[in-house]
Amino acid sequence: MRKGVLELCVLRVLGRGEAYASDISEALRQADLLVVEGTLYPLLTRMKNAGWLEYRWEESKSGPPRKYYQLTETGRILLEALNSEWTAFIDAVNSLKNS
Amino acid sequence: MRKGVLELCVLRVLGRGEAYASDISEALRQADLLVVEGTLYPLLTRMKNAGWLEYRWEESKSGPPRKYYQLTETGRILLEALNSEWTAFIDAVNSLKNS
DNA sequence: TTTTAGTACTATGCGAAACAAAGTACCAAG
DNA sequence: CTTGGTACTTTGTTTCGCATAGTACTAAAA
Repeated sequence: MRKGVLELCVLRVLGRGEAYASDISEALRQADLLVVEGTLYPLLTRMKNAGWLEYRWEESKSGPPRKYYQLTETGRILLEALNSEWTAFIDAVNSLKNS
Repeated sequence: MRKGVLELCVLRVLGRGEAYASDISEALRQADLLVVEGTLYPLLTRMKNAGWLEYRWEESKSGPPRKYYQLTETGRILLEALNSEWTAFIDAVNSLKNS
């Protein structure tokens, strides 16, 4: 229903600043939103291909290099748009609750 | 994400009383939730097969007979459960909004 | 130095949900 | 008896979320 609330979640996390996959996963986990690797990585790739995100490589002292993602200008605009859609969607669903 | 908010919407509509597909569609439309035939009919069938809904046939003066759906006891229990899940889900997504 | 463990990203395939589109069937009005 | 409106059915496509397996890099243990 109303495709991809996950997209909004990722955009919100990246709205705080750049992060790599594990950072994002951890942020979602702390919000009680469990997202597994098989979901998150393809999503990030889709969002990057759509032009909402971009990334830079950064070497890590404890493993392979990481892709640090950040919002593009398009991504920031989309975030605002999805914030509005999300609010409207909540209102719509909640309007069905009573009576 | 969190499969099927639409299910919750249909359960909420039927929580008001029995209705057939066009009634449900109209109720959702009035809540600004557009749902097309190709989505609603299969959904109602799935929910009936899952034991959440049941229906009775009723003749119509202006067309073919209608399937009037109503919640089963299982459906009522599910409605309460999904209401809770929905609230928790909103809280989770909204907790990502600031900072 | 070779193996093992941990981390990060990639690739492939599946099932289900939402939707589109076409089809079947019933009824009433012209 | 044809036309148009209503109600439900069927089939197929796309995409999302997920599972699974695989590649690749680093650091520490044997």
